[in-house]
Formats: sequence, structure tokens, C-alpha cells
Amino acid sequence: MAKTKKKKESEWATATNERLSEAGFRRGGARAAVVSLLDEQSCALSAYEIEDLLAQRERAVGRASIYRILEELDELGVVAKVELGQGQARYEPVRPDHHHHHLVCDKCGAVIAFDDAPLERAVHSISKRVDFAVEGHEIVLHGLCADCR
Amino acid sequence: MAKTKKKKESEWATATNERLSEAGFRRGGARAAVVSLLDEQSCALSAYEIEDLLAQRERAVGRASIYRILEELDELGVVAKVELGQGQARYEPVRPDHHHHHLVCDKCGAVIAFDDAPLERAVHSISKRVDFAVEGHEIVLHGLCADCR
DNA sequence: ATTGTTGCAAAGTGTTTGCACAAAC
DNA sequence: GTTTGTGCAAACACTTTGCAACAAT
Repeated sequence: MAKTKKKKESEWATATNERLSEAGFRRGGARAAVVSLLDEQSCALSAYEIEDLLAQRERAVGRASIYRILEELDELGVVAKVELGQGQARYEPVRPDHHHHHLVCDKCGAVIAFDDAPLERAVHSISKRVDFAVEGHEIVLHGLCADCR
Repeated sequence: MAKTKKKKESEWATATNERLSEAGFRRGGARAAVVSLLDEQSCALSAYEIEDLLAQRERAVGRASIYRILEELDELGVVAKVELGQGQARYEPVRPDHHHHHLVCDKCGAVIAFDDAPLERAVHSISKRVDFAVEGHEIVLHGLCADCR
């Protein structure tokens, strides 16, 4: 029993790898490392955070590759790019049953996820009302987190 | 009767100028031009759009000054800086009675304002529920506008 | 062997900062 | 006359692109 390195892979990583092969991508080491790291995340990471974490824990991946891979994953719809008003983008795995939004602390930059059914309902009902083909939405609440308050 | 240049100034510009004096700012030409331009806007402009419009219509203002002025106005709470996921910030006058959010076209970049009471209610109720001092919120719906669809 | 993938360095874009001069008080 | 405001250019931070080497098929 020697498989020490690989942690169990969740549904997201499995589905993502499947989508990647379907879309004709080859299995590259850098992409595998990014997918594996994202798979462990429940919330959004910035490209720099991904770079640092990969350098420490899995396998160093060049910054350009990280951005390229994240863009591919975003286009495939398996990753969501979110802009939380911090001057940088964040990326998180899309798990259809774990849709959520973010609280951002204006002091320390902490990002906290939350979800809310009435909010989703309100957004859905707006989507039907406007002369606009709504494909997605992003909701950011900002203020001070419990620690900074 | 020679006053050809000055258009009528709305409540927002009046209130903003008042806030500026209260806060100890002097009356500078660049800031006056930015305030006057924003005063005419109902929706958000980027720093570059502001620069271009000022160069054409009112009085050219250096880019650095524009950013500095917008930051001051944002800190005074009379301007809102909104990040719509377009890789640049946008700025709009804060009119308490005209709170709104944005639809962003992913194809042409168009920004359209909308408001919705149930949505605001949902956000307000979340604010009370979370362990976080919510100070503001930003809601962006993205997709395709009527023209691009 | 072919074609996609990766890393490096360079270029790009939006924003901020340092500093000297001009303007407001 | 002192202090703040402004413009320019340089510096910055994040992201994208060009290209040569590498790996997957």
C-alpha cells in the first residue's frame, strides 16, 4: 500500500478531468496539479495563492500556465472567475449543488462564503424580467469581518 | 447673460461640494471638473472614460489626479467604486434614492443599471444573519445584452 | 512525428506614487 | 507665505502573449 501522494479525488476533479478529455485536452502535469489543488478548495483562490500553494505542496507551476489553465477551466464552466473588488481575480471550482456568494472584509481581505435561497430567487426573478440574457451573477457583501470589527 | 458654460448642478454635486469643504478640501479645478462630470452621470464610468470625457468636454485632467480625486470621493462616501469583472474599476455618484445594480454584457461590455426591491430585502436580511458587519453590497448579473443576443 | 503543454521573459493594462510646480487660502 | 492640489513620468501589481523547449499521443 504505497499510494501516499494522491489524496482522494472528489466528484469535481473527476468531472473536470472528464470534461477536459472530452474537449480534447491532453493530460499535462501543470493542469493536473491545478485541478487537484482546486479540488480541495471550497472557496475562491487568487492566481498568486494558487502559485504559492502549488510551489509548497504539489508541484511548482509557472504563473503563465496557471492563468492559461484557469482560463480554460473557466471556459469549460468548471471553474468560476470571481472579482471581489480586491484588484485581482479569484477562481473557485463550480459545484452545482454548492452555489454561493461572498463576504469580503475591507480591512483584512478575508473572503467568506455564504448562500441564501431568497437571494437566488430574487435574482432569478429579475433575470426573467429584464431584456437581457442573464447567464450568471455575482453578489459581494463587503464590510468588516468578526475579527476586524 | 453670459453664463454659457455651467449647466445646472444637481443635488448630488451640491452635496458633494459641501462635503468636500467640510472635510477641509480646497476648491481645485481638476476636482471641480470631475465632480461636474460625475454629476451628469446616472451610471458608472471608468477612470479612462472620465479622462476622455473631461479632455473633450470640460477641462483636461491628468490621469493621476482623476484616480486621486475618485479615491477621495469614494472615501467621503459620495462616489461608489464598483468592480464589474471587466478588469477595471468604475465609479458612480451615490444618490441615496437611486440605489441600483448592474447588468454587464459579456460580449460588448455594455453596463445597464437595474434596481429591485426584493433583492435589496434579501441582502438586508442576510446582513442581519451573518457574523460580519456588512457595509455595502454589489450585485452583478452578466450575460448578453439585447443587441448582442 | 505531430501537436498540445509548459515555463520563462517580455509586453500590456489599469492603478498608484514621487516629486516639482501651480493654485488656493 | 504656507499648505494643498495638480500633472508628468516612473513605478507597480496583476494578467496576457511570444516563443522555444518539452511531453503526450
